[in-house]
Amino acid sequence: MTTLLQERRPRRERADNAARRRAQILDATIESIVRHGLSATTLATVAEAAGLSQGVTVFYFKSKQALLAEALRWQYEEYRSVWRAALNAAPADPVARILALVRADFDPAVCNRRMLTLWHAFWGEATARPLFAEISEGFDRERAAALHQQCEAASDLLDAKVWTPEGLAVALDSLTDGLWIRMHLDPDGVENAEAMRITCCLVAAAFPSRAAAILTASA
Amino acid sequence: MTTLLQERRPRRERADNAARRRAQILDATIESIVRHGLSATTLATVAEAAGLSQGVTVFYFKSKQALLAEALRWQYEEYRSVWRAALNAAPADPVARILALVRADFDPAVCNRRMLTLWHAFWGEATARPLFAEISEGFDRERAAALHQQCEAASDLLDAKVWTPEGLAVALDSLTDGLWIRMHLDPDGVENAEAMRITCCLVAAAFPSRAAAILTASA
DNA sequence: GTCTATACGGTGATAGAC
DNA sequence: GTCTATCACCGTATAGAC
Repeated sequence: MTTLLQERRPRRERADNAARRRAQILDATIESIVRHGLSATTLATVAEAAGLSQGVTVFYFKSKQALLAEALRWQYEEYRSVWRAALNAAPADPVARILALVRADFDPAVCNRRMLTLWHAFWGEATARPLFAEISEGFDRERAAALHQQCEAASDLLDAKVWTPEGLAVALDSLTDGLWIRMHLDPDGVENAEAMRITCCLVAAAFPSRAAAILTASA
Repeated sequence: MTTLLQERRPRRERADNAARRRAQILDATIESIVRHGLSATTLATVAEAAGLSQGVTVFYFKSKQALLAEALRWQYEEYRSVWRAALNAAPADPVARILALVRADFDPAVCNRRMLTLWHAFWGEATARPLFAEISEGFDRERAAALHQQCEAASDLLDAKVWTPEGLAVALDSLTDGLWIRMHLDPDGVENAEAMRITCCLVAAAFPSRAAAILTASA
């Protein structure tokens, strides 16, 4: 009887429902990791956060490991959409694009307690769970390539005595990650705007002819 | 009878034995975290790595939580002894001292797979376990203060259009942490020497009058 | 001090009702 | 699809022998 009703519902609607449920459960997973940590996150804590039963989370994700991997991908996709949008919205000037990527990294949509906690939770288990490392590496590489491309495009403005385009790209990527660690371990230590300002100092140092404009824009 | 024998042994020897056992167990704890991750590390995996029984690890550390906290402190103390030694061995010149601190961060004694894995394992659980956050914050603050002090001492050499001493100190600390993340997530991506070289680019950019010397020393 | 044995609760995953 | 009930297992911590 119920089966018949479901068959009669349009396929689209069923798919949407499934997508909504998956999103709801992934959200609850993230919520649980933030609250209890990755090691104390269980199917029970996820189900509770979702307001659903334990059985249904397994129904949609098959195993806990798969659920966690999907949550990581989900978070990376959100991050990716932010930096891609920033890149597309920026002017064609490569230095402006570099600044746009930097700004995106400290956008409260991406750089907040919830996300910082989640990144570090997964990164902390990356060695022990190759699947996590694999997911991270793929997304990280993509973002690093985008930044590297802009650094190459701006290489004529670079202080060549000190920097290479690759070196600057790695330094910028690492500096923002390092500031994320700081903000994660001591949330009251560095504000988003302050982190942004510090990163801009590096950009200004690398592009001396643009230093003044970069620094006033970030202040 | 055995009690009598123990009473007769000098107190020093008993204390030494206890210290050795504790070290042995802490070492095994770290070994287990590196192998299996923090969330899969149990009293059983620690006991197995130590070649001891599960009961004895509880005997020395009372609880699993206390054991993990001690392991974290143990690692931080090792790190601290390395950077303090580097600082003491460096010449009085503040730029040389900054470089010494940077070099210490990429010393294979400190920056290797084992340690990187361990740092990130604990940092990943820091939000959920305030004790871990507290331990990290204390040691991190100490190290940050040492670096900041040298940046202040070198402030007359600083490119003041771009940097403040505080800003540079945070940037340097964050950059090295960020390079640690990179090396952790993709161990084949950046070598220790390469990470050192990149960090030196930042130091060189901040102290223009010393740039040439800094860069040739790091190459 | 070190071991083995065990109590007790929680965990991931499955089965089957609705 | 979603739930509840259940299983076999594993986790921490304790007790008590030696």
